[in-house]
Amino acid sequence: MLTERQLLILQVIIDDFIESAQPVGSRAISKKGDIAFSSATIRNVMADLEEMGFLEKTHSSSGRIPSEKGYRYYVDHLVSPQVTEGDKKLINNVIQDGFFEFEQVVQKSAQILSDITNYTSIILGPEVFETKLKQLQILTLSSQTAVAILVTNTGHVEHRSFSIPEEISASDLEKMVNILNDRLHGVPIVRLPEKLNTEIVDLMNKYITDFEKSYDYLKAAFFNDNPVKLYFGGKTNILMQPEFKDIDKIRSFYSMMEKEDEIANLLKDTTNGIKVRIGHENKVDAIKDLSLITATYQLNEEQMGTIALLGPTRMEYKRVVNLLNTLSHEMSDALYMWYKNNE
Amino acid sequence: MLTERQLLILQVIIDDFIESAQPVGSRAISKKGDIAFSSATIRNVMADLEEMGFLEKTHSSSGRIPSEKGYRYYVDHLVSPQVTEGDKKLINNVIQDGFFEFEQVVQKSAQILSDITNYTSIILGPEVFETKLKQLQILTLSSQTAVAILVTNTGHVEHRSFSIPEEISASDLEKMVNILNDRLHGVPIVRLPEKLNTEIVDLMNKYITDFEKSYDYLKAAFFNDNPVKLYFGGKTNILMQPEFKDIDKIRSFYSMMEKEDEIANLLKDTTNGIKVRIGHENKVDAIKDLSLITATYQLNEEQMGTIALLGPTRMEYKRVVNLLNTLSHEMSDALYMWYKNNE
DNA sequence: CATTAGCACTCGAGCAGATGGAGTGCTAAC
DNA sequence: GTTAGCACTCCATCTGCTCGAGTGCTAATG
Repeated sequence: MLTERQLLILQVIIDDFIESAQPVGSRAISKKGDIAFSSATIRNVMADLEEMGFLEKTHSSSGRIPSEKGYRYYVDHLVSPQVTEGDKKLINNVIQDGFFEFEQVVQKSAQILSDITNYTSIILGPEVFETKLKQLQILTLSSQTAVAILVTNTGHVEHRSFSIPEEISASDLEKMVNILNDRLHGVPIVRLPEKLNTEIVDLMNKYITDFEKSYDYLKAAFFNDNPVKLYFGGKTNILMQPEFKDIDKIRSFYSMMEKEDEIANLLKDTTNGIKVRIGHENKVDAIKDLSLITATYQLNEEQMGTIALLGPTRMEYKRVVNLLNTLSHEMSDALYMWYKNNE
Repeated sequence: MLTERQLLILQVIIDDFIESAQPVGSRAISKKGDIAFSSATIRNVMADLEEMGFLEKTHSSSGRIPSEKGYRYYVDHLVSPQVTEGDKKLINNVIQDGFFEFEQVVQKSAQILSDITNYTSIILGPEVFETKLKQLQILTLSSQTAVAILVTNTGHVEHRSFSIPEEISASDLEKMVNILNDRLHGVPIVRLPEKLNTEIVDLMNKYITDFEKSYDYLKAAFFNDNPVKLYFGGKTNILMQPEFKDIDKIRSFYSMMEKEDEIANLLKDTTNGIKVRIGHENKVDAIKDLSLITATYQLNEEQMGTIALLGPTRMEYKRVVNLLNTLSHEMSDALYMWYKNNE
């Protein structure tokens, strides 16, 4: 257990280091207004804290920097739930200002999150378990080409162009779509493939000659690609952080950022609520010297997506944690309202 | 005018430097198989070439590097139209392999272009002067929300969600869409705003009460945002180039890459065919030490878009010029076929 | 007995000088 | 005209040095 004084010093050191990115010396601390001890005393405390594993030295006579354990303690015990009014306003603006389309809001949120923090934001989702098919439409553009448009009850629109196989006539196509619309309206998107594979196939074969071919086309068009969507904000913000001063680090960062599925997995692996992963607590090598803070947003009890911020371990945890907290709640609320309207 | 020998030496130096990124010395050249002169002779030639402005030294006793004038000469006189069979195949694959949707092809082209060159590719367009409205549809999701879907004859789909103003009834909305579809079918997209503002307004006012409001919504949804689209490939490739070894350069590069409208202007300002801009030939400061190669692709005589590659001035001009040439032709051909089908 | 002043010590950053290699320009010989 | 040879230049690298910031320890202090 830490004494009051150790706690205070630890907090001051971490706060200072988060701001300056420089090792913190005993003298500098003793000069701060709210510290009443001499530098020698502080040196003793620092030595204790180092022994306990909360602090580190970069070399034998340097000032101290927080260890990962130090950050962990800081996050767990010293981050007070202070809400910055300014930040809160910004978030409210994004969320409320014309909630037209969910993706827009997500995109904008990612943007603003990275803008005000100067870290890189990643938003995953939403995984729309409750989204239902509103309409499926196929529009022929020419004798050989057509575009299929799928609309959900949330206003999400997917579309694919495809070539019409020669064996299929326009009237067959029309018939097919009619049947599909009739049968699939209101079916949750996640259950579409299953539904298609069971009931629909039989039905279709009755009415449409050579159905298999066109069906394959349709299936390929909509159900093959990864439904998970990642939104990024401030991908280059990280360049401004002093810890990214050597190229190799930048390279490895960006090459990781390109592996979207890996990032998606990273963000999926989270419990509800806010989670802070510091340095080696991350399982992916490329970010073992960064911190990742994730928060989930949801609708009812159903998890829908994740908001995350990626920055140096020397992160403004206090601010960021509260920011994510606020944003995830706002998003959840907004989603709730949206769904209630579109039920 | 350059002598045969000067030409040869210049070519060898530039080729070597493009490959190695290191100043080229006289000894290294004399050792190459196809050079029959001693290093001393080559030194003399190099001195001449430097005097003429084609070469530079990084310091008084260094090897030579090409000047911008040198590259310019190289591009204008020494780039032979050699087509790499391998590259050509790659391009053909992208273009032909299921030309479903134009945007997909563009996206994929950008990707492959950057992959095989290791530079950053930018594709602008297409500016679809000939694109016509195929269908406009409004789908109500709830009593307050709706999604508008616009489909063109090229299979391009745009959509926007919006709130339905309280004054407007569902039937009015339906009426409006019917009229719009009737009147606007086949109208080129670029002429939509004009058409809307003249004929349609009067017509609508006759049939629909309080038309202005809903019309404003519709207009805002589709015609306010920038119609120019940029596709990037390999934004991070440039990090691998040895000239990007200091952070400030990386920073300025990425901050430029974020100004999409500036880049769009850069790419718009081009005549038909291939254009190489070397270093200071670029008007934008941030890329004054890079080279930008642009090629247009088109349909009939109408310019439609631009493909570009951005890399260090030390670029593989030979390869890249031919690559862009091939790709732009392939894209033009593909576009031509596509339009013919959808006429 | 906790706190603090004082001092010796350590380490890194930054600068000056030495060294060696790669490359040039010039001159004289072929 | 071409080339061998040589003096010269500059950079990159290494070494040694100093200086300042910071520590740990000890002894004095309240």
